Amino acid sequence: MAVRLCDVASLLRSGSWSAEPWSGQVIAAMETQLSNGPNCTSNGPNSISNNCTSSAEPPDGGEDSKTNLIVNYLPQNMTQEELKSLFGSIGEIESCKLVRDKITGQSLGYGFVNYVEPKDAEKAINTLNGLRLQTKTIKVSYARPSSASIRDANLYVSGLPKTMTQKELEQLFSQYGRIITSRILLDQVTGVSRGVGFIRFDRRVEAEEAIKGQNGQKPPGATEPITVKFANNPSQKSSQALLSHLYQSPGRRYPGPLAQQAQRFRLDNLLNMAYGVKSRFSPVNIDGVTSLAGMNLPGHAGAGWCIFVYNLAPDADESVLWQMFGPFGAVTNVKVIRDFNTNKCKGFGFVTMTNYDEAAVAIASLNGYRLGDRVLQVSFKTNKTHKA
DNA sequence: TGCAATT
Repeated sequence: MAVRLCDVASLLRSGSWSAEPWSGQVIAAMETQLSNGPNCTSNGPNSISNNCTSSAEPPDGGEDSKTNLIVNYLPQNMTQEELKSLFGSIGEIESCKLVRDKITGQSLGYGFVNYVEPKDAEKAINTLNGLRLQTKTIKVSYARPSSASIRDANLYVSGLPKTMTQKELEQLFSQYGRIITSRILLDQVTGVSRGVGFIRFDRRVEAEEAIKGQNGQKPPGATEPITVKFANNPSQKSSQALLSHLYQSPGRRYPGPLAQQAQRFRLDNLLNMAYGVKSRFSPVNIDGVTSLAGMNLPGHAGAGWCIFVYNLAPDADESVLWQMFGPFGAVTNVKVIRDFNTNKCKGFGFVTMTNYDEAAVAIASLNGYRLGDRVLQVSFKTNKTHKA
């Protein structure tokens, strides 16, 4: 067995293999995030202009108002446990809820995290807003107190001038009330506005006034009138979308799925040479049962693949691990190992990822990565319990 | 050169 994973890594790095541009993009995105902190840049597949509208400050009133957060744009496959694990890395959580479709049980891509301490809620916004997870960039903001008056306050706006920016859209609608979020949908290929957007107001009555005031009107300088109406309820849509999805070809959901899948297959071949493993994209497992040969491989830990991360700084925390590994795929858990007395990181940590191929790309890409003034060493976890 | 577990 001559081929090892580090050879895959060197292939990735050397550019002699075609996945280089992809992993390079992931690293570039990650570096932006690690060096610049949270941001509000665009959000994956569905494409969307920036959305930094709401909630730098907690809403008034209620006991929960300074501790309760809403988290938007979560990856579809993220579970409530993973949400809790991610936000639990900041501070003690009082409660945590991932919102699911009532019928299908599918995640609606958002949830709530209520901390015990207001300062942890603030810290979570500062450190986790803008975190990239898979193809998403999550948004973390204070939740507004739940009430009937804030429901159904989302508007769908079409016929917008292609030149209109999100800021201009907000300016047009801000006269009717407090805007919670806004967005303009962009063409996935050209990045140009599709002339369609959404405005969510704080209260339904504000949205109603905006319809009365703007539906059928021409924005300043525009030649055509715009249409303003209540947006479809997304929870109805998602179960429909899910059903139709089953009967349709995958379509173009985000940039380059075919290319990525092709890359995965090529990666598969390399990994197969290295470890004799086939990933979930491989056609090999005819009976759908994972080969027992995989059971003794490094890192394989029941559910998912455990990754050892060495040379973390004493002040490293879980959020840095989420930031580094999240973009590569499904991460179920991260852990920084600390000294019991000093509570400082002992220099290493662990990350559990669901899929072998994503874990392998993360390792190949992050091993040797410079974090601050340290060079990380990243590999599958081994069993060093009874050292010889 | 280091692979946890006060859940």
